[in-house]
Amino acid sequence: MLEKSDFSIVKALEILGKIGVESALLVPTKTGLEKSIFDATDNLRQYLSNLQYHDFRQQGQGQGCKIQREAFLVRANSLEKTTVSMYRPETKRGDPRIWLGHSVRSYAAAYNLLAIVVLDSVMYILNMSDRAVRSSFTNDDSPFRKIVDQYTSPSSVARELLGLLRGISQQGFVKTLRSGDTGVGYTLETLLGISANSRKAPDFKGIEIKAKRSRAGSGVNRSTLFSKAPNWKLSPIGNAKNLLVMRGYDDKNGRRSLYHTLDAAEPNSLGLTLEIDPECDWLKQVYVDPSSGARVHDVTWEIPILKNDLAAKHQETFWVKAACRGRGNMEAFHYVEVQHTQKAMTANLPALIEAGVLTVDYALHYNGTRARDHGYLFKIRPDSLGALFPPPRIHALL
DNA sequence: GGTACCTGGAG
DNA sequence: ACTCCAGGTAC
Repeated sequence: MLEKSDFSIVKALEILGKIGVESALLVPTKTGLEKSIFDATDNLRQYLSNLQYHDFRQQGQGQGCKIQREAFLVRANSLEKTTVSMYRPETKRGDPRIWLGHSVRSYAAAYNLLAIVVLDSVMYILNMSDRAVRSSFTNDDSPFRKIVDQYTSPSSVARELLGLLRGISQQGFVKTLRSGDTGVGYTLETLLGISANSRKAPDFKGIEIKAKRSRAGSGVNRSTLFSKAPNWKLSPIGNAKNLLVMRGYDDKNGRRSLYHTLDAAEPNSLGLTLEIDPECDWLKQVYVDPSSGARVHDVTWEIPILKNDLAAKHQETFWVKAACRGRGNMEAFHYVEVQHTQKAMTANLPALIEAGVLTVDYALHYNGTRARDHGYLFKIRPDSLGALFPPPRIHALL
């Protein structure tokens, strides 16, 4: 259906992306528009169910099960009330339908591109083919932008944290409180009064903090989003020790190790790669035998659980950049800038794994008699944050 | 006391 | 860009 759109899909997504809004797209046909009734496409159904707005799978067939809700048609200078209803007819196998209200007929023409946007459990219908509507998105005072901005603007907690960070930044370079890689994060959290912990929850009153050294010229390392052990019960290889024995290597000190990045694009030098299983909604690590090409399923993560953990940890995140100098326990940091992101777009997670943008690091070694791990690290390159988060706000700390 | 998370890297 | 890696804690 979307191919009949009279406005570019990509442009529409870009325009909405700039104001940090996700959507589902709909292109009404002439007959659809006459009745204001549309098939709820897979895309729309998933969007509504991910946002817990409506789940057609839980809905029975017939008028008795119909759900009606107030919604808004977005015009350049106003929001026009309408009523939407979601239902499944008795006939045609109950294919999910959405009715956008009579007034949509005076709002859009056939083959216009409609974006359905849900914010705070309220649906907004945007005619992306309407130039006046599109240009209103760049106007801070337009009714729709006011709602979006309210939804994405810095919370009072964010302003509080920003204030504390500015205070720390004014101290200039501060000596690290712990030598080594993790010093930059540990030092910042200690200055903020957060003690080292292994809690999954975000660091500062719901805001996750990630600190990173900013180095000119050196390669940019991926940032860890979160860590999640596989579901070993669903993993043919059974446990971490077997994984280490079967797929690991002896490092230069003779220690059994498995430190490696996995992606879905192609197997790494150990033959390990990622694969999405859409049937089960699993992320699988498979081993590709270099001689036979056979694919062996080793390890399983359940994608709904990954999405859930990602959402829980990255409601709101401060990515803090630090200038750095010195080495070891004489290293010092100057925290200079924050990139501030809002809710991770968790629906993108499987696609980004398949695209090779999201990767997993194994970080295990054998420690005497047991497998010791630094986590199963889900990472993203900092320059790909835009694929997972709405556009960040940049805050200078100086 | 092992597992599963946290905090992050270099060549 | 890929291979390979680090010091910590809660339960």
